[in-house]
Amino acid sequence: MTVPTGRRERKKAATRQKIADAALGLFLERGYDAVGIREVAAEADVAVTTLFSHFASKEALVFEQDEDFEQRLTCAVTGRAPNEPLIPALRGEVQALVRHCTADSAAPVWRMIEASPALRKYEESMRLRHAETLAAAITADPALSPTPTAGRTIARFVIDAYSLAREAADPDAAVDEIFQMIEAAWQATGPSRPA
Amino acid sequence: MTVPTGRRERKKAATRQKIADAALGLFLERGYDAVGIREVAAEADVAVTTLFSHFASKEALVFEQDEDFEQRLTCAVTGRAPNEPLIPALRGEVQALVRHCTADSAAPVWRMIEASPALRKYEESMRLRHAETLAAAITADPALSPTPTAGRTIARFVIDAYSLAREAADPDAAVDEIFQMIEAAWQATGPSRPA
DNA sequence: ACCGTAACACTACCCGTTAGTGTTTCGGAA
DNA sequence: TTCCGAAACACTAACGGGTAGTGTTACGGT
Repeated sequence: MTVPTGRRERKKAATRQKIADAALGLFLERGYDAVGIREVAAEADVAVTTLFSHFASKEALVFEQDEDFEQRLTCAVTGRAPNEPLIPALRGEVQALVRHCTADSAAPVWRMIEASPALRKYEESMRLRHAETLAAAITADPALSPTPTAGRTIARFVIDAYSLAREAADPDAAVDEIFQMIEAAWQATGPSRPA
Repeated sequence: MTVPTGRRERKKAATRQKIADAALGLFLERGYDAVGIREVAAEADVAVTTLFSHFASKEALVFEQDEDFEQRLTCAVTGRAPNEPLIPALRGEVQALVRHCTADSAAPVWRMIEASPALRKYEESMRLRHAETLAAAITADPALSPTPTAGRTIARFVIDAYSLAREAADPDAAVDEIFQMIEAAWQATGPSRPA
């Protein structure tokens, strides 16, 4: 039961990558909705069932590496220095994530996402999941001890900030503006909160 | 080209209602996912294509009358008295909507919705649509003139309030708590705003 | 009395996704 | 070294949501 680092793992990862690459290539070239699963499987030279053993759905082919997202936000909460205030920490993390998504290199992918209702829906549910995870992290922090409702609310607001800023004309300015509102909302939940 | 109030209209509405009734009956009886479109069509004694000419999707069969939602929220913004502040008006409307959804009579339907991923996803997109409509109404109000980002943000927060309060243990208290946070966020966008 | 149109039906199909059933290939224990 | 279990992979067949294309009725307005 040692760490499994054999050839099989590498082969599996390679297959997964091959599928993801084939999918992204076809999607960007001809549009997400115009490419069928069977085509992607054929391009990657695997069976359809194999494709679905690596990815839970067609949409998941596009959001391949967005597991980080959840972790980065919760780490911004749980991994901050003692007495470091919550909101600025989240602000920094959201700022970084927004910049990452609005970089020129990511533009074609996001254009594709916004062009497909199915992908938009999928991303919406992802956001909600992230909000719930974040809410759990905030509620569990003994240095904050908000009411459950307040914790969940702040988590939603933070995810909203990410979503809105990404679409804004000036993402950086939008992050600033929205986080001023979030800061005020947070202060309203407990006036004697550490700044 | 007078107002069309003929027999055809009545027949169409009757067919639509018959489909919706058959669908809700089957869904509540056996579960949303366990009932196929073809069964609903058979129960309503119409063809599948007819069903889809009345409803855009299977999910739309459940959210039949939620066109009001959008209108009620925007009316709470556009139809308020001169100098009446924005946030309390929205608070009242959200309060009413939450009470409507958490009423005992609506419980089985909402239990069904929360039991089906497909329905939850659908409702999420509906909420986003509502947020965008509400944002447009807020941004267009000359008495408020917020920045576009602030308007969109407040709209999201209000929809979040509805969503979170509906799921909270004490919905009324949750509405109060969240709207205090929203009020603070709104004040932060323009300190000299009329209370 | 007639024409245009909208509701409705039917067939056949596409697409995402899954179940069921093997077959290969590798890691680790005997 | 040998063999076993597990996991990756393949293939067929199907299911359920949804649509295109092609009529056919039935009604409202002229």
